Amino acid sequence: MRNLDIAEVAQQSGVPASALRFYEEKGLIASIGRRGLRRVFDSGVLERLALIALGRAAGFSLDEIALMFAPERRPRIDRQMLAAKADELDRTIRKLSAMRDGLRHAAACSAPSHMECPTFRRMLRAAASGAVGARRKKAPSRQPG
Amino acid sequence: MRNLDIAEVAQQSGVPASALRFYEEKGLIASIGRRGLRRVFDSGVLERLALIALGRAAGFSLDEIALMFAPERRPRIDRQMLAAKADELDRTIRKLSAMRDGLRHAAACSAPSHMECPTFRRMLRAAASGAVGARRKKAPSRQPG
DNA sequence: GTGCCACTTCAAGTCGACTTGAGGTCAAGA
DNA sequence: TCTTGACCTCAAGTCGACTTGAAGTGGCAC
Repeated sequence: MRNLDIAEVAQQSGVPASALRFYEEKGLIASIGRRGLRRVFDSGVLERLALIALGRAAGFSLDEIALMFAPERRPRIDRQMLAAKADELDRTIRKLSAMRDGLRHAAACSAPSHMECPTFRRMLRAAASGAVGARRKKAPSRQPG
Repeated sequence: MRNLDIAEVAQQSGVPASALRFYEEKGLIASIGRRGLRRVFDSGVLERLALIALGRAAGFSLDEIALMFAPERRPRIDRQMLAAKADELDRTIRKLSAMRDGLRHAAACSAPSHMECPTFRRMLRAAASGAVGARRKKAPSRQPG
């Protein structure tokens, strides 16, 4: 494992230095020391950042991700939480699949407005059953680079 | 189609009146008039709200959803946009599926910390390939009701 | 030894999607 | 007629995840 300063981590991960500092403050990553003022990281931080990005893409908050990194406390609750999250993801995936199919159809069909296409609306209606009051978590919205 | 006042719409859709006003302001829904001060909606608004909720769950912003409701302008770009969105959803779905599988495994496996389970990490690594600098849109986070 | 400047800290700002609060209005019941 | 209270408007606040700006610091090239 090489040591990397914050600029190298930022460059190799695509995560801005400001975000790296923020993650450190939140306890999601840890620097292994300083070189003068500058944070120095173990290169293992890159994998951790990839995992964080993935978790965020899956809709977890930073606090939830921090919990997953935490070394085995609350054993039962933790596992239940994980299973519950998996179930939630399953429901999300089903909705997203329906939405994707609806979009594909809308892109190909010729109704004057997409919402006027009966096929599109039927698909959405199916997907939306019970979804009106739905709650979901956020995923990041960042430009690459 | 019955007419509903804002309180009835809120109650039947699960969307708070404040959010309904906000959506109207944004042009996502429209009231068909007033009864005194009170907004009156056509009951068709309920389907529209379901569609909006679904779009949000799929990661679209309110502005993007408004575009989808818009009556057929920019014909080609619009359809390209839809197809692009569908592709983006596909990528998202793949990531989410990997994440879900990873979580299911982690919930069942006995590594001291989930991030130390090799299976979990392999799954995540596969899913994360090229995902570090990824960008995604937000979905709502609301309690039902 | 002295400048440079990428880094540092800390506070404040931003963005989307709403919510909340203050102060106002009006249809309906007593 | 008067009161009630759910609705109204408009401005400001909230939340998560960062970003931005101002002011400071210190390793390294010269």
